[in-house]
Amino acid sequence: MTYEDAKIKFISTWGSLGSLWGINKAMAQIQALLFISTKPLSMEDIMEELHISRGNTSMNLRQLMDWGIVTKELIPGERKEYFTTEKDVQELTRIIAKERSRREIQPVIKVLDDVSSIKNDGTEHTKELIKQTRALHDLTLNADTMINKLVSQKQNWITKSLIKLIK
Amino acid sequence: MTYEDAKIKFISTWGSLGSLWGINKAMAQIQALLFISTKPLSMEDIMEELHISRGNTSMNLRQLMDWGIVTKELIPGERKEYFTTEKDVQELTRIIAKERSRREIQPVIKVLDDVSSIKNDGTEHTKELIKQTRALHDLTLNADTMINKLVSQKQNWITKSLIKLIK
DNA sequence: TTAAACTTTCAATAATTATTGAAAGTTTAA
DNA sequence: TTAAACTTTCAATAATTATTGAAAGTTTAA
Repeated sequence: MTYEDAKIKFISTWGSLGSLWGINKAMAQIQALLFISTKPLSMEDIMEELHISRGNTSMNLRQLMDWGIVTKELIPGERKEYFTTEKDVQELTRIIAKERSRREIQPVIKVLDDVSSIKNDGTEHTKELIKQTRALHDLTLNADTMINKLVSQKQNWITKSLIKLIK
Repeated sequence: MTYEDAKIKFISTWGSLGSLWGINKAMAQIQALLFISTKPLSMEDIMEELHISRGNTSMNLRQLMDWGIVTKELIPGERKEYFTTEKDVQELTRIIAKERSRREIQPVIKVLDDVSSIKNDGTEHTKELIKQTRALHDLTLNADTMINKLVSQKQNWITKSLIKLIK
C-alpha cells in the first residue's frame, strides 16, 4: 500500500466512523486530514483534498472549532486562514468525551431522573417504569462519571495500573 | 407528570438516543417500550403503542433479535408471537458493548493497523501518517479491550473498587 | 388438505440529513 | 476609501435513511 492509498483509506474509514463519535462524515474527514498533515491547511487545501465545496468546508470547520478539536492558525504574511487539529490522541479523547457528555449524556440523565421521579401510585406498570428508568439513570450516570475521570487523568499511575489490572 | 407522560417521554428520549448506541429510532423505541413493559408484547401491541407500521415493526424486531437484546416468547395457547427484552441493565450494557465492538470497532482497528503498517519511505508525511495512525490504533485497541473487560465483569470487586478509586 | 391467522419481504415513497454554489459579508493592503 | 482576497450564509438540491403497506410467504388448527 502506497502513502496515497493509506491516506485515502484512513480518511474514508475515519469519516464513516464519524457516526460513532457523533459527528458527520465531512467533519470527521476534515479532522482526519488535519490529523495526519505535517502542516496547517487552508480552506482551499481541504476543499481540494476531500473534493468538497467551499460552503461545506467552512461549515464543518466551524463545527470542529466549536468542539474545540480544530484551531485557526494565522501564518504571518498570509491572508488566508490556516487550520490545525489537536494532535495528541489522549487530549483528543478527553475533548470528545467531555463534549459528548455535555451534549448528549447529561440531557438524557436529566430526563431519566425526571421520568424515574414520577409519583408512585402503586400500580404494577408505574413501579416497573420507575424501577427500570432508575436503573438506567444510575448506570448512565456511573458510566459517564467514570469515563470522564478516566480520560481526564493523563495516563497516570491509576489509569496504568487499571489497564494492567483489567487486561 | 403522569404515568402516560413519563412513558412517552422515556420512549421518545431513548429513541432519539439510539444514534448514541448505533441503532435507529424505531429500534430504540421498541426496546424502550419492552424495557418498561410488565409483560411480553405482540407485534400488534407494539404497532399500536408506537404508531408504526407492521413492516417497520417486523424489521426492527428482527434487528433487535440479531443484536440479542430482544427474544421471542411463546405464550401457550396463543398464535401470535410475543417479545421481551433483556431487563437487566448490566447485561444489556454487556451485549451492546460486545456487539458494537464486533461490528464497528474491530474493523476500524484492522484498518488502522493496515494503514500504520505501510512502508516507511523516510519522508516527513509518511512518518507522520504512521505515527498518528499508530497512536489511534493503540488507543482504540486499549479502550475497546478495557470497556469489554469492564462490562463483562459483573460488578465484582475489581469494578467496584475501580469505581471507588476513580470517583 | 385448506383456509385463517399470522409474519416477512420489498418496491415505492416519505422524511431526514448533507452538500452545493452563488450572493452577501468581512477583512486587509494599498 | 476602495477593491481584491478572502469567509460565511442559506435556499435549492442531492443523497441517504427510514417507513409504509400490500403482496407473498409461513404456520397451525380443524
